[in-house]
Amino acid sequence: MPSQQVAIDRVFHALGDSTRRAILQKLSSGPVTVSRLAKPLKITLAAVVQHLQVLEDSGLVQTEKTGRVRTCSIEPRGLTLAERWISERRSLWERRLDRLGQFLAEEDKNRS
Amino acid sequence: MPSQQVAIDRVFHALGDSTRRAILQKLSSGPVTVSRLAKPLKITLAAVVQHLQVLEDSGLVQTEKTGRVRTCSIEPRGLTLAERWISERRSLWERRLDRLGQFLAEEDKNRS
DNA sequence: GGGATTGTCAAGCAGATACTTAAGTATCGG
DNA sequence: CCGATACTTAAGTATCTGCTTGACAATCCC
Repeated sequence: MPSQQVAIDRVFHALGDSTRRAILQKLSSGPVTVSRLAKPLKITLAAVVQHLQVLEDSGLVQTEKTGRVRTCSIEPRGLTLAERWISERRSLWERRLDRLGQFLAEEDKNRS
Repeated sequence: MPSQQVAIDRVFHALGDSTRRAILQKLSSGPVTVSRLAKPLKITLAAVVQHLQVLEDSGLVQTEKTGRVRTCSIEPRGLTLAERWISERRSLWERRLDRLGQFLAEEDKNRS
């Protein structure tokens, strides 16, 4: 069981590549096979498979093979992890700004 | 003016490194100078400055130099960009699942 | 069976990336 | 003015990444 930290690391690393984000983009409107995924991209099928490996390891994509065809779909778990990390940092930051704003308002009131 | 695509690319690339995320983590509880930022990290100050350059170029961090001290703080613009990208893909995906669920429910009803 | 389709695996390589070291600049405090 | 502080910049390097090629399954369908 990978620690939360490692999982976050994997997810953001995976999202760091634009080709992988393009794959997620495509998958967000429904499951697609590997070869159909590769069609619009200007890279080899082998390269696409390597990206898919990264995406799967990071919990962003789930794949299932039936017969000789592998079908890929989005796994929301990974996206949720990333989304939560961002929103946590953001809310921390915003809460701080709130406190600062309150403090300044207090100051202002006391000055009158 | 960088296209939205380039901006997204920069943000996710910046978030892809764990040291840079650690910097954001630290900054989320308030502005910090460069050298204080470098203290807990096990890398050179020069390396930290390089990371800060990336973070600033991607709109995740804002810095200001007064005297010889550079103070860094979070710039929410970058985080918002990333957050929105993720939530857009997620909502696309979830809407699709909703339609699928509705379809299956219809099927089930008609089968009786 | 046999040819076509769909994917997998393993090297290998060019360029990107994170880091270090070393030398330099600017500012502060006494 | 001078030493200490706080960066800044440039160059070099070792490792990582994304990609290709080429050989190899496994499955489908005629």
